[in-house]
Amino acid sequence: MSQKLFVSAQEVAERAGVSRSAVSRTFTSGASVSPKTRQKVLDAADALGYHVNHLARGLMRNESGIVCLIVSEIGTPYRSALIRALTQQLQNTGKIAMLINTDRSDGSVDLALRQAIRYRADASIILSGLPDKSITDLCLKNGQRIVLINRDDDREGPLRINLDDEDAAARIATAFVRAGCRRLAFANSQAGTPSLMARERGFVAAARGLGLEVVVERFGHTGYESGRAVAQQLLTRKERPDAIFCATDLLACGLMDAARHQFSISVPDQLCVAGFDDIEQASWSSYQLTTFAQPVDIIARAAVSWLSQETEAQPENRSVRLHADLVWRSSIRGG
Amino acid sequence: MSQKLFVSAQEVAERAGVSRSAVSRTFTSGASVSPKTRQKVLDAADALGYHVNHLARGLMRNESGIVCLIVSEIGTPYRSALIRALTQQLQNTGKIAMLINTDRSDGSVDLALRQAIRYRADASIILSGLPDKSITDLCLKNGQRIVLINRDDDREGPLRINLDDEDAAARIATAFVRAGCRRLAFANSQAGTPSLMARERGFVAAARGLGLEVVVERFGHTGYESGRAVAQQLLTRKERPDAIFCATDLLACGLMDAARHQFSISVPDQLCVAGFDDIEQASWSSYQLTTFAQPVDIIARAAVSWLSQETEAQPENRSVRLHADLVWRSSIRGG
DNA sequence: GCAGCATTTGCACACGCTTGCAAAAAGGCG
DNA sequence: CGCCTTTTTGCAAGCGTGTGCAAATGCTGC
Repeated sequence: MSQKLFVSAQEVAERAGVSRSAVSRTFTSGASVSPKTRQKVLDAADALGYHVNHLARGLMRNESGIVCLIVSEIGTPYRSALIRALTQQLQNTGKIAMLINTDRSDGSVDLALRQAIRYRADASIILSGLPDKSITDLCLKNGQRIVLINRDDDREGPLRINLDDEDAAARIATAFVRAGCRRLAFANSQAGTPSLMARERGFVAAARGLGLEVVVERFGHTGYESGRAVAQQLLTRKERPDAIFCATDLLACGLMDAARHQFSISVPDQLCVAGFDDIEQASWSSYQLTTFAQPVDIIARAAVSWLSQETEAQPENRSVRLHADLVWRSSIRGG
Repeated sequence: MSQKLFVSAQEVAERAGVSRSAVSRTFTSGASVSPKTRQKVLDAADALGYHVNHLARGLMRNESGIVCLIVSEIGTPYRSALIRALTQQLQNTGKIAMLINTDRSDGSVDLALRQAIRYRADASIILSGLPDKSITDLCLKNGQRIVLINRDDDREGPLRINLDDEDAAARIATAFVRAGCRRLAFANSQAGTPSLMARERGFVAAARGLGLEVVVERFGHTGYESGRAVAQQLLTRKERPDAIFCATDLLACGLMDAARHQFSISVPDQLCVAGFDDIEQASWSSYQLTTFAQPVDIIARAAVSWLSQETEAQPENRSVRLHADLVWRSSIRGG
């Protein structure tokens, strides 16, 4: 019934009394078209409600304008903040984001990348998991770019954006020690993501350098509930930690809540806590969490600006390492 | 350099020794293809890394498989939860989500819908703002479906999914009264979204029915900071409220934090608080917020299943009203 | 083996667009 | 006004698919 198709360039051309190429050129930046035909076309297009068919355009130009965001746990504060920044940046440069949800199952990311190929996405930005090499090679071979955010990996081709996780972890270790803490602990999830492991590694190493041994506890996924569970493990030890660095703000929130409400431990008087990500909740007055800020806007800008670069530019500069600023609040004594 | 195009059906056909239509039919469900040619095609496709070009397919079939999610403030807990549910559901039915960020500026949603038209999206799901009628008409005329979530509107055509906001507000009013509260207040934002206003209306009306007048305060956007600001207004009144219904969980969190940490008011002993949305943070032990659950999964299912329905089915059933369950926690006395 | 039928296959056109190429128009200049 | 240069315009080919149609193939039952 309403299957009367969208209005095409042909119809616009007829109404404007010009050729179909003229209307095409009107909507192609940098094409040669005289001001008055251009105006005629624009008028006709407006009257008819014409919009360039980007499917067809993508087919011809071999460039769809689509960028795939591949991400799991979309609902999580840090992830959604990053998605917001990325979609924003993409829109600013005339591109558009496709969002693909992955789960923890193996091959989930591969499936997502296949979808990206089907829609001939210009690029894929991967925030979760790590695809099989055969798939990324396929993407790259076909001119599709790949950006890996916070998934350290040494393969060539993709742009890799990472933070100085290890260094940040070292900084927080010294901050703990300076606050008078001696029994350090690290709360992690079992996810085993490269960046999470880097934080763990860096923290343990730095503590050891300061002459301290770190108790490491890992549990479940990177969420509030896991934070509570880890608190259960850490705060019932004979030698109770007096400082805990959590791999994630969500873990930290769960851990703080458990410490305060379940174990009646005062933060920061009896226990210092730090997190990572600087999610919005970290600044809420119930937490006032000292944490490291993920520079989401800078990350997004780096990713998107690389996508708009010419293919030939800087083939080497494929790895970006950004600095995570320490945001000092009151979950650590002193300061 | 890597501009060697993607592999096409033509190449697969040649390698498999069949016609191009055969490979097309192999990837078209319900097409007539003998098992053995099918297998030959699949083998060749796999070897070559062939993937159907969905741009071209969309062009032919006049059905892209793309669904646009148009949403502002993506990073917000409730929004991102809904996005998660929607993308999930869409993927389950073989569709894919495009995500478009809108801001508060007028015409932002219109621009997004134009983008949806350009990519010939099969449908648009609008979570924020309300587009101009001329645009939605254009979409509808071209067979693009529209779903409006929580933006009550009486125009015909789109599927409208709403909650029983007014009724929920009435229920919480009686809950407050039953808990012994008498000085009721409503904390809202200045956004003026239909559903927010419905909650306000319902609360005020129900309270009046119970013989109580409600103090209404509105501030800024629907976020944590606004909650703090509203607390400032409400908790410094001579007649301090003993129960506050917040239009949003984020408002409630901000308000509770301000009440406890800034005004040293105990919740729920001296002040009962309720929210709306049941975001994850509402269940955190620092808040334990009594609130109404947005049934995001049901909303998503309703939206997506309607999209997969035949055009002709139930032309009338274009409005879905869902029930918001009251999630009872400990920010209200008793229970 | 052959007529009759169902199934499979290939051809060719269509989808809406971009773009190289050559023709046409416009503009500059003496 | 005529010649030359620059800009504009239309034509037509092609991008990678789906699909109606007719020819070809396979199968069944005599």
